[in-house]
Amino acid sequence: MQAVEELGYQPNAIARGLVNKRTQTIGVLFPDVSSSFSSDILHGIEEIAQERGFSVIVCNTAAEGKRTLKYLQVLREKQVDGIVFTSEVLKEEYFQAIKEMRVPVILVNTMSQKYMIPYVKVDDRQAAYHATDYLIQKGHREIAMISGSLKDQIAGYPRLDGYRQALADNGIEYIESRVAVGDFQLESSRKAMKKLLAEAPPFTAVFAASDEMAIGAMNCAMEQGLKIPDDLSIIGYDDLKFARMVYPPLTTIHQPLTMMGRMASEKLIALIEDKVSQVSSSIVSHHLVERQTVRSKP
Amino acid sequence: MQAVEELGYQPNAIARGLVNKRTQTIGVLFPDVSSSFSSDILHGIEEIAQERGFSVIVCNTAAEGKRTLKYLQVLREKQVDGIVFTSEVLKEEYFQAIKEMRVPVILVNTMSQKYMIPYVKVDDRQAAYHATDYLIQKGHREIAMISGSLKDQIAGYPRLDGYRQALADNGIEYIESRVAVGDFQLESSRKAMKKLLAEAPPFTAVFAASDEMAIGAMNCAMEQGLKIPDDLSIIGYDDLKFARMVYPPLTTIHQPLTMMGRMASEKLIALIEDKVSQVSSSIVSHHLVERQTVRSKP
DNA sequence: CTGAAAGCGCTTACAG
DNA sequence: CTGAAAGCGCTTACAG
Repeated sequence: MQAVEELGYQPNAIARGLVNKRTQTIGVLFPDVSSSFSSDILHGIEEIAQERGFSVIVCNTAAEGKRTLKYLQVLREKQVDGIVFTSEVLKEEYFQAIKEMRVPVILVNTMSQKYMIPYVKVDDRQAAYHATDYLIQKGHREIAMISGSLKDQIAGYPRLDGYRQALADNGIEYIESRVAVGDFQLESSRKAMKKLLAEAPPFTAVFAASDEMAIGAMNCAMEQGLKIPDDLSIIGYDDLKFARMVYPPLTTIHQPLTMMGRMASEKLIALIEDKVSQVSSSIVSHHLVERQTVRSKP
Repeated sequence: MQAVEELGYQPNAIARGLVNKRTQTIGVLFPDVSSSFSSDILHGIEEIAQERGFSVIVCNTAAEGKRTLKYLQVLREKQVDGIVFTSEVLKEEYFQAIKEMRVPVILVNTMSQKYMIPYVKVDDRQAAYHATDYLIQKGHREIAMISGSLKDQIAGYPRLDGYRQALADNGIEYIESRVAVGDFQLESSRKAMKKLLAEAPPFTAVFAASDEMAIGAMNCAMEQGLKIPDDLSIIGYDDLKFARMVYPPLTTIHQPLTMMGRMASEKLIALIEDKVSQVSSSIVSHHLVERQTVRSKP
């Protein structure tokens, strides 16, 4: 200890990693690190990782996972101990690459029917049901929806399905022209909303499959002189930080993203440290946050 | 090559790192990774890093840099090749720790008078001047400000100073009671705005030192029945993604955060790769984005 | 219990 | 030009 002091010895984790075959590092893949969505998850992952003595390497795979495979290779060479894969479908080739690496993986906000990989997500269908049902309980019966792409098996189709189911269970007819499709982003929903306002049968409420789309719809409605929630009620999905910053504050489905990040990190590290040989998936519970964009219809 | 194929050889970057004394990894410190602010910078850093064959380890130092020193130690042990330090004052002890590591550092959104360390930031004083001057050019003369803490030498005091200078240069008296102090976050500015509305001499415009505070002020004003921009003009600072999502869309000072991240990454890697022995600081130019929260006063 | 040796998977300098 | 050896900084198994 005295020698350590005198010589200013500093441990070298790289050398240690080489012999232990453990780098105390995990890799996290995001389609878009800069989205509010991703950064909340990252926050949770990072928090637990650092508590447990792990570092996290972030990878931005960009649209359509263009760089996913390349990143997987980098993570392999860097000998990461585990991987968190978020918000993208796990393609066959990704799965193969990860399998060859022989390190544990956790999925966040996505899942795979085909491969048995533990995931952490909310039940999108149920959450969408919940949102729609809430509007119905508030007295709305003409409810439009702005959905994500129906080809999206995670956040697209299931949410539409939840909406449809809620209508059905309440004896309300599903009218296809009351559904417009966007891409979860702001601009797409302004267009979608414009279209709904012009072409769909009249409606008193809209459920948007993301907060960003809810806000786009809201802005579009306001520009056309509609008052929220007096003339039109809107509910979103995500509860990103800005949902309570807009005016009026957005009523929405809260996804506990930071907590989901934490859970994913916990599971992954348990697997890495061999505390367990298997880990279960978690369906975390969403909840509805009532703010000021939905009004009761008399 | 045939053998590589047959045996399924995979290179081990850890072993390589041990002998080369280069890990092709950089560490990035943020006070809050999950803020929209940080994640834009991270996006830029990551983009260039991956292009140049570097990985990035993210570190969330939490409020008041509680974990900064601990992280610096981790990065040292992991033998990162360089560090990007963002949005926090570089304390003496941080500087010493980094100096001992003998790796290059780049500062983003902060700087140090004391130590000669290259930084990338906008000129806060000038940008604040610009925002204030813009309001004046639009015919406003009674202009309030919601500032950050005056003890903040980066984003607090200099912005207030820019505001004050712009008033002075236009022959407008500076009235201290027209300045309220917040902490750059939403809630603080609602309070600040309430106070201004109740106690300050009447004003027709307000300059907020962050978008979040601008939006808090906007919401507060709207709740009190004021119309934006008809009754009150507001200009923000940052141009975060949600600035154009609120209604009406916020006029604000744009900081090119992603680009700043890219520049920091470029500079750091140039230093790491010994292309250069020194690198200059960059004052990047902000610009004013006109949206719909400021109106011309006749 | 202490201390020297072997080995993790590479790269580089050097001998042949 | 090719190929074996040394060494990066650790940890672990083993000899003393």
